[in-house]
Amino acid sequence: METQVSNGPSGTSLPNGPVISTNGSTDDSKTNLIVNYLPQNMTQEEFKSLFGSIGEIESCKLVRDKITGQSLGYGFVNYVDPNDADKAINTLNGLKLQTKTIKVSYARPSSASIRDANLYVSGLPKTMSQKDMEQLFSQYGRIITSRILVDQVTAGISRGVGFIRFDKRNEAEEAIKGLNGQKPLGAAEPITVKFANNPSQKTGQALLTQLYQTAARRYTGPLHHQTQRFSMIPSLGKGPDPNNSSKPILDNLLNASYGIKSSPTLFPRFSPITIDSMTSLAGVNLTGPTGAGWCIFVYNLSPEADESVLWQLFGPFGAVTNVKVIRDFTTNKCKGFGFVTMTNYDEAAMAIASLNGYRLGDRVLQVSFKTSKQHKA
DNA sequence: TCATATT
Repeated sequence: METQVSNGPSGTSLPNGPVISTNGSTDDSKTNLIVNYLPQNMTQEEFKSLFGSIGEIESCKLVRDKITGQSLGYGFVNYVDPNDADKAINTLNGLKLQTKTIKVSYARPSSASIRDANLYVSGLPKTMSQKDMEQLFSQYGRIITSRILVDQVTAGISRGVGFIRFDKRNEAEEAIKGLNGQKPLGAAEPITVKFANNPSQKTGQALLTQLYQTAARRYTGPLHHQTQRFSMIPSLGKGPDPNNSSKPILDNLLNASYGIKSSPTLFPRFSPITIDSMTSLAGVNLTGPTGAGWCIFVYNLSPEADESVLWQLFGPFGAVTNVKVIRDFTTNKCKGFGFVTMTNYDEAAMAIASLNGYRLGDRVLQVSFKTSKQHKA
């Protein structure tokens, strides 16, 4: 990272404290993370809960549109300890939350020169891959991220348009000068390269559409998402990543934590009967939504289990507001169970139906709504 | 003619 440069060569490291540079600014290059591709409906509290499960947070912020208040889908987390920042990248990068796969990486030092460095490219040959496009643009500077949009129905055919984000705005400017109107070698048509629209300057129509979709998700539940949601399950930890970059999730975690690979074949298949029986069963002694949501009891976790495991397991099913692993006070090992709070009933029911009986490492999980112990007279 | 990456 070039972060040392901006803070000068003579930063001073204080014992157990932040690195203070000679100009008085703190060097947070080892503690400050940027988190991208967050679900639209994730709140600041959920964001903090997720990243707070790793270690003590100095500060964190979910970035929202100044006008509409809508989440812009990214945020920042600054840890107290650089080791926790590293741990957050290793355990949470690539985490699947609802339809997204989040990305966790070190934040570059904030500066005007890295803003508005995002390009929109159209007229690309349909055969051009993301790698091809990066190769074409990389001569103009360091590429932070790139994407080629693909057709939804024909699953994966390039639409011939994409995005390239450079590290610096001037690099993007040079790329426009050098590539706009040019034919990539062998291409029949020239490409168009221009600055991409800013997320804030969305049309009123697009905003309304987005608001409607958000509301529809919240109130009608995930019924028409079932296929999509369930198709994710066997791919927990593998399968193509719709968002880019990131690596396998659950299998990675399992390999790292337990040295065991989960068996997708043991995963219970979707069955309306399972859902119905589970739901009616749950209805008998259900406590109902306690406070912020529906509390789920997860049993047969390993002694090594931590909060990130619960995020991994439940995140893909919907809005998770909180997770907790119950530990022995003296050994700090998991006592074999934990709790997950989910906002929406049907998403919680879906998670339970799917994860009850799921083999995590060498254990079979028992997952259910938390029952009331008080009224068992 | 566009998914979201700099507080």
